[in-house]
Amino acid sequence: MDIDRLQGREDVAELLEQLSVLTLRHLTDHRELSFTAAATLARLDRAGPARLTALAAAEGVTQPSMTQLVQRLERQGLVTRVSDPDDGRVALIAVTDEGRALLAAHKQARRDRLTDLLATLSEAQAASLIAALPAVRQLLRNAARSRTPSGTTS
Amino acid sequence: MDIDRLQGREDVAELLEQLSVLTLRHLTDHRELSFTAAATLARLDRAGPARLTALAAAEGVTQPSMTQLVQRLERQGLVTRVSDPDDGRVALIAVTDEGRALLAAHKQARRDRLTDLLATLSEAQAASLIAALPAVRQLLRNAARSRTPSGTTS
DNA sequence: CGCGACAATATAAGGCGCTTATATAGCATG
DNA sequence: CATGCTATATAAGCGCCTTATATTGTCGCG
Repeated sequence: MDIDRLQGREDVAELLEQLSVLTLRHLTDHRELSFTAAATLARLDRAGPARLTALAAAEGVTQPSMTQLVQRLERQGLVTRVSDPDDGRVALIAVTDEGRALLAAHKQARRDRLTDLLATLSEAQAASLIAALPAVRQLLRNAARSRTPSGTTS
Repeated sequence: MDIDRLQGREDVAELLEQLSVLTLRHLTDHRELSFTAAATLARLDRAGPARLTALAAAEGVTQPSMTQLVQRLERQGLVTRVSDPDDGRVALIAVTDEGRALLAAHKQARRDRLTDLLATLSEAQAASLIAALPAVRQLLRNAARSRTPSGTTS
């Protein structure tokens, strides 16, 4: 324990990448939903409809990329575009029921595989992971805040 | 704290994906090195030269994908191909000094950004993250083992 | 020694996902 | 109502992945 704590901060970045690779490559199904597609749908699901440029900024891609992605998602029936009556330029994107269903299935599949993996850990190790979750949540909040100087409320 | 522990396992998968998105999208520079490229270089760096098909299997991509990737990496001078004198068919891939340097720079950049993020956490939260590292390490080992029924040692 | 079977890698064709640069359409203001 | 700003779309191009197929080297066998 002490050894790990001493060199801990040094290794966090390295482990974080390997963990990300594991999650995205081996824990997630990419045949139906790409990286950005899944993240975008998840965002629409938890934060509600958003305009295209806001989505692009939130996901860290350019506006043309998001335009293309939305076009593909629309073709698949996972999102719909709603014209804003107040402003004819904006395209409000909303997730459809079909999109929500696919997202849920996706999430469930990942959770299942992760459950199998977590079962290989000892009780103490699993507990240490769970104990770290609040810190991870805080980390994600801080990261999101540091990227949005001014709030982009819908 | 208790609330988080109670619903902990339910949220692990969700947090893991958001963490991956954060790491790969906002903590990592993709201009010089792609996802698979970075993972492949890192593997070559820590495990030594490997044959193309073994690399493809380890990174979870098809053999043609790895062929293309190696060709691009070779063009950039990051890896070299060594013909195996014993078996003329195999192409052994090795990371070059230039590749190692780029990998180190990459790792350092990610570590720097992560350090900034970790600084926003309280001591207790950071400690809980560091305390979870051994479990993460074990998780990665178990995941790797579960994907390789028979050891593919070089 | 030459011939088929197999193993390792390469090539071809196609689609997604990303980029920069540029075009279009609606809004707002003088 | 012309100008400029904002929101989105289009164009062109490359990286990265896929499946299907071709090439090349090795090996065993008669």
